[in-house]
Amino acid sequence: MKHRPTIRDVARKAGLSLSTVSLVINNRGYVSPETRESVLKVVRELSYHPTRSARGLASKTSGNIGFILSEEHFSQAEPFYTRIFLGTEFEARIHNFYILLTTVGDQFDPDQYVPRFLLERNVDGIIIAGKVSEKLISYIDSLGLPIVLVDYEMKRALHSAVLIDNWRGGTLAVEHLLALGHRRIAFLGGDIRHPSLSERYAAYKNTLNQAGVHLDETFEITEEKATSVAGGTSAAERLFASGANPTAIFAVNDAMAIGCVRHLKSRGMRIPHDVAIVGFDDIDMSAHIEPRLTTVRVFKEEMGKIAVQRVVDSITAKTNIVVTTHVPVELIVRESTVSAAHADD
Amino acid sequence: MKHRPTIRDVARKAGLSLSTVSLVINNRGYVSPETRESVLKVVRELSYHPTRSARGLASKTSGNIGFILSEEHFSQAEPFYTRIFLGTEFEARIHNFYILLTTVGDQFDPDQYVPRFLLERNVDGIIIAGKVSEKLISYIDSLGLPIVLVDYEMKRALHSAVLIDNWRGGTLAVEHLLALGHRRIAFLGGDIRHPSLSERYAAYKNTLNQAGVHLDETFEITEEKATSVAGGTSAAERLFASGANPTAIFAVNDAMAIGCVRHLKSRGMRIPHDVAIVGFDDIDMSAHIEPRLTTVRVFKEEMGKIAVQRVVDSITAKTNIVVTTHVPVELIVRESTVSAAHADD
DNA sequence: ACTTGGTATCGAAACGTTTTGATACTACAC
DNA sequence: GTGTAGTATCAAAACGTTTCGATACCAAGT
Repeated sequence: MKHRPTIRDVARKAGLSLSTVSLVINNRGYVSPETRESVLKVVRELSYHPTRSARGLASKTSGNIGFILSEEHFSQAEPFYTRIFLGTEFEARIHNFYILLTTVGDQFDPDQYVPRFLLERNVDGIIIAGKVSEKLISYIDSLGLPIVLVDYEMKRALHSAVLIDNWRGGTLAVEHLLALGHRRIAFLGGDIRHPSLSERYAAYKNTLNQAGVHLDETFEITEEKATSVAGGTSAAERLFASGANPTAIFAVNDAMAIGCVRHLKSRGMRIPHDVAIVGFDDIDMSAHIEPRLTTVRVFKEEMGKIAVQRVVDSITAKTNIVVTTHVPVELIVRESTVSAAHADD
Repeated sequence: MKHRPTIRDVARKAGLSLSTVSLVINNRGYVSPETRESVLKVVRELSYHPTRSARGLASKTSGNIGFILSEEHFSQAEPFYTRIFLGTEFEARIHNFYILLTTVGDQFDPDQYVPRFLLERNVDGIIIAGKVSEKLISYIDSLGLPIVLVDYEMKRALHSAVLIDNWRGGTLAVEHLLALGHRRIAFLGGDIRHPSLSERYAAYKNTLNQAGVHLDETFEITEEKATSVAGGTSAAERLFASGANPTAIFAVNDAMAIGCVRHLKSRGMRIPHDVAIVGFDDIDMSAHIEPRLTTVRVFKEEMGKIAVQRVVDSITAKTNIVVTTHVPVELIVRESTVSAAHADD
């Protein structure tokens, strides 16, 4: 447990001042090439590395990025946000940052609970995934920390955001069903207050309208409490209980689509023969269920990556330019809309 | 952006010294109840919170735990280790630690690359998931940091470890197949150098032996390069290409089992009618494929949780007692061994 | 000759805590 | 009344960096 070298040791051995060594290490200010080289040489010889805490104290930076996720999304270990999170981990390492994860409840009260990394001044910027209290966002603003929103958007765009192209995704999904000849297309949705979900819903209605297809309200389930597998099952139940007889279903996300599939199978309905289904998100599971699910692929890791790039930009550049990125989506056609073995028919 | 209060402000307002305030905050040393109360009152009034960097510098602690994962496991976003990681995140928050994630390559050379959080003295303890270079482990030891291994074990148990009860899991799986009347039971395995996998293999052989079932070498695939879905497909191909005709297969993990299922289905074989399959791990996907996979459930989040508890113990207690925990497993019987609709037969 | 501005280096202060050692009081046993 | 052990508080040092301002040199522009 030998004493590890400090910047002081480096300075002494190089015959220079602390300040000069610091300048070299941080690649800042004026240093002659020869001096720089000799410092670096000593650094190598001693295998010196600056300590994060000391650096943090002096420079008021932490080298960390905070990732905030709503409690429900985290505890369910939601495959969707989990992927985004892993994407940030990946990209963060490239930029020499670490990600600190925390969760927050639905409503935020600064007198009650504040993420610890904010109190301890232990992050340089914040990534928020999904929907959280607006109070929380303005609280963080008041700390002067840069924020990047992922899969969430506020009325007035004051923050950089990384968004899914939900409109295009919804349109692609419904157009796909229309192209297959479907006209009685149902929508299975949940909490429409979440911007992503309401956009998908809007795209659904718009696409049908454009195609001149009559909109039937009994075909729309928009108030299911949870957009989960269980929610999908219960929404499907309600849909058919209402007497609707769609030939195709657009589910607001894959979790609901999978729940829906399960319900249809339990009723003995064949997919896609009796009812075709399209989901949204392309979570891992979707390619593995039977039938494999047609869906709109969202590049989740990519979203995390972009979010980190944005927040790092804001941290380093100090300039607060707001960038909204719409990450493109892709329709993945699988067996839940187009039968693999056409022999079925 | 008003100046946030420091411990100095608290001391001044409370009419006490820095040291006393520090003692109160850290709940240490002798402080009279009245003094403690008056300090806490001021802390509340100013809503003071100590800064992580300053605290870290003075106390040589970071409040972080390092999580090390091999590169391949991370980049594949392996659902197995990902779950363990999420388990640590969950538990870490309870103990007021943050998790810093990093990955390492297969071979470790301290002159080449060392995880940044080690160089920067930015972690108080380390959790290592899966198999990594032993050189890395001894390097970390030389830094005096406590280590907890998860799903990995070294010959001489010098570190606390959180392990799967692979022996019992493998035994349960094979006994299940025997109880169903199977005698020609194949094993699909990969890199047997990983302790977890070799234990499962050993349990397989032992259980068959105990049951007096002849071991047929052509029934054993133990050298598949990757224990992934693709590896499972290719292992299954090789198994049947060799002319083996098992009625049941025990795959070393769910990923391989799923790959195997895929291959069997492409050959037109019915599961479990023609061949029954058991996996290991119970990853999310397993309950959703067709047929739903019988498997040995591993409590992945739980393993992460325990790992954090162990490492926090070592960090706070300073005592280096080695604890090896075998997390129990559970056989989950699903359709890949027992037909749901018995009408099939 | 006198500014000006860029280059190079340094000393000292600052960052906000924890920790160490000293001091002083009280209570109790002898 | 002296010694001992526990209780309570404090002043100062230490932790390892970055940053600020000062100094000094040199070359070029007037």
